Amino acid sequence: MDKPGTRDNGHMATPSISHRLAEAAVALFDENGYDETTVDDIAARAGVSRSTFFRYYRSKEDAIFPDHDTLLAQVDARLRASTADTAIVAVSDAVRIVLAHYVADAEVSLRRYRLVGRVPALRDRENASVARYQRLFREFIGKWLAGTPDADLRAELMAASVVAAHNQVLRGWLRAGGTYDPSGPLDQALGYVIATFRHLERPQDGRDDVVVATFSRSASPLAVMEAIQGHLRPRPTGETGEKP
Amino acid sequence: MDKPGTRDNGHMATPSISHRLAEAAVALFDENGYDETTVDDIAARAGVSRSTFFRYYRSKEDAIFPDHDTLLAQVDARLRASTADTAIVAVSDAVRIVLAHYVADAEVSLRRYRLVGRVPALRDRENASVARYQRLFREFIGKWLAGTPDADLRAELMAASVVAAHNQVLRGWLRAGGTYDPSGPLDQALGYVIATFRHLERPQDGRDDVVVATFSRSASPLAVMEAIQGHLRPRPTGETGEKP
DNA sequence: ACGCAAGCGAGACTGAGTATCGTCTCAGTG
DNA sequence: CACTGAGACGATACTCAGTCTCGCTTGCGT
Repeated sequence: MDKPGTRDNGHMATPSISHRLAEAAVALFDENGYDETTVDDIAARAGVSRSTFFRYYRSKEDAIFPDHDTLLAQVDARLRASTADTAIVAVSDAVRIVLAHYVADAEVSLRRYRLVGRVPALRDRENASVARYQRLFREFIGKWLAGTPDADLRAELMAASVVAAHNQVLRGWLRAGGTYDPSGPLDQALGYVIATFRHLERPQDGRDDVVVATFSRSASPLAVMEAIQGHLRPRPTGETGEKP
Repeated sequence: MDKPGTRDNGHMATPSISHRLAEAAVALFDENGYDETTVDDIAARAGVSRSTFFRYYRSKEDAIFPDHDTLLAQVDARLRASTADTAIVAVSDAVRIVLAHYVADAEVSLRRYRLVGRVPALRDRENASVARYQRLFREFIGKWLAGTPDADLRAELMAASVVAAHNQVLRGWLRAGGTYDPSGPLDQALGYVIATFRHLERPQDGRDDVVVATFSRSASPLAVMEAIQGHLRPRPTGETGEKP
């Protein structure tokens, strides 16, 4: 079931075959273009046979989107490992997992980004992946909201928004060449999404306000808490109007 | 540039070749499955040669998603034919155009829905189409919001939400066997979306302020959530109720 | 030393998609 | 009527992705 190359021995002196194949694929795609590169070419440059290529990757496109199933499984696991109380946290964490994965391999992510931008077939492939993530989120949120009014519609909207927020942050980061840490913007974007839907949750409650918080990673927890408390109105009378 | 079969002579006594091909394709897909049906089979049943099939459809999948480019062009046209004042109307109209197109051909839509549900390759294809619609909406909304704060992020979120709303309504209608008029539910769903984002449009006019904060990853999610919940409504009745 | 299983190469095969060429039909023209 | 040129179709060959089978080697345990 599991392809042998899925597990990577990145520390070996002799790079693993899957590594060599991926390297060869990306290099050839860069040099000659995607359509112009055949699987034979990739295998030849990696020094293996065509058969071996298909032992490690299900398809030619798979050579560019390896660890995708792994990532999807991680997201799924993170979502499952949560109760109703922590649903929002689970979703946020899951999204962070995905973004962190891109950031961890900025080099590869950037090359892939440029490549995907030029090849429609790969764009479609990526969209298909995004849809799978969205489906995961939709099902999770759907279960979470089960029983509430408009559960299906809201689950769909929230899932789409969460994924869209991630994509927006990711694209921005990629366009900038992966030169900064996108976790701040991601938290901000997720806060935006959460705030958006929280307005719908209790639209009539009136004056009870909502605090959605996002912190920079460098901030110490204590400073964070102080900041929050500073922005909260200790007296309902006082209009502190924050708007960070 | 334009494939001959794109324009349909649906009124002819002898059905057009593109019609015969599409009929043959769907019939064979239903009978023998998608992967098991070759283009030769389709062409043979339609009484034409394999060459002719590819003259009318770019690929095997195209035989199931014909008028897709047309629909995309209609959406694009509707969006372009609008000023900033009527942006919301334009978006709503564009979505309605898409849904109406499915409803107009309920028979075909239902068969395709069942087929797509069983064939992953077709699902991916459909997701790719959805992404193209979403891109259209995103670009339109992006221009519309240009200059406002967080324009890109909001455009992305709105586009995703609009498309998600459409898909949710469409899927519900398809699952029900296309037995009712979905324009009501669609309007409702779109209203939901519009209401959602309207809350964000003017965050400052109401006195209910929003504070966005970010958390360090090192902080345990549970602790963070508890902290936030502890800081929320220090005054009111108690009522911690999550689970909206 | 003897299996024995896993990893790999070789090669055949199916089928999608492309390109080229030949044929036929039909419209317009003299 | 004969000629001509364009468009639609069929036939064929070709490339390449993806699948499958078989046979070889290597290494590991007994």
